[in-house]
Amino acid sequence: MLTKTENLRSDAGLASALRVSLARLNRRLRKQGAHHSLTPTQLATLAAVESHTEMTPGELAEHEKVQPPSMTRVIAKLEERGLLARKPHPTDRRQVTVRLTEAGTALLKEERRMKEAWLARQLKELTPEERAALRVAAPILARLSQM
Amino acid sequence: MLTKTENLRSDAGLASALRVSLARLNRRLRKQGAHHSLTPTQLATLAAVESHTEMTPGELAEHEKVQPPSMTRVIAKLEERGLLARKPHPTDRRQVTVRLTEAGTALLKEERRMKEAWLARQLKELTPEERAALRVAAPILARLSQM
DNA sequence: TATTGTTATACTCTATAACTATA
DNA sequence: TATAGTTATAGAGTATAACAATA
Repeated sequence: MLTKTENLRSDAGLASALRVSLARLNRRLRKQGAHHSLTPTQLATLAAVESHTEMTPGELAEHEKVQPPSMTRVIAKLEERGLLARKPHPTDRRQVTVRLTEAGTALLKEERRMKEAWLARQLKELTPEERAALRVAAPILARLSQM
Repeated sequence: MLTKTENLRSDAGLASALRVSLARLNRRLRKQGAHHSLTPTQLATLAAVESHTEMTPGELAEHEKVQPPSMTRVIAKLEERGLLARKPHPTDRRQVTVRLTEAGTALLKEERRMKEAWLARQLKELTPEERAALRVAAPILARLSQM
């Protein structure tokens, strides 16, 4: 590694160093997912439905920053593959609600398992001191990601 | 943050915590770029040309994991926007070389500036101790991203 | 009349196959 | 004959506009 360590003293330098590493790590993590041939939007949609338990197509379009017609097609594809199911809305017959199927839940679980297994393998290559430093940093990165 | 801190003791727990934060941070960072309306491939292509100074379309296609015809179109688009320039290869007249223009260099610089400025603003919200922990972690994340 | 979701249609991005120029 | 790049064409994904059903 030839990063300019002295720059880390400034916030700008720290931001710069973090940005590069975050981008690179993420690029590599994204390649470690299971080979289910889902697009990023499809995967993100499944994850959104999972975390909200039940959502309408309109809510999903808003959440994923796509237009409603696009979400209609994403949902159709995911339903076709048995990863989520549509049900009539309990009170408003114009609306529809969407939930994960067991297969959808399992796919998300497997996706995460693969990525975390890869990352855990990489962590094994570090020294115990380095891992300790990351254990300290992890909750801070978590906070940073939610600000 | 309600992450299960106790799990951080295991490598799997650390991997899990890092994966979530990395994905979230990256998603937010990607939105902070300049509004130049370039696709991810176009942006990555510019960055690749920058870091190699000069590349052929074939090398770029290989590097960005796209097929040569796709790279032809990416290059055409970028050239049309004045971000890179094609020149005949010095020895092999079948080949072409591609270099960044000043506008291309400037665009990449601005793109990074925006993202790093956003990240630096977030870092300012942390305590000095938290920033210190990230300064320790940054070179380790850099190493991790390159393994 | 307003809102939710869908269908119809067009545009962008990338792929495969076929073609041109050069080695 | 092989290779680098391009052009022709098709497939996937998302957008806007128009439409149907319900509130």
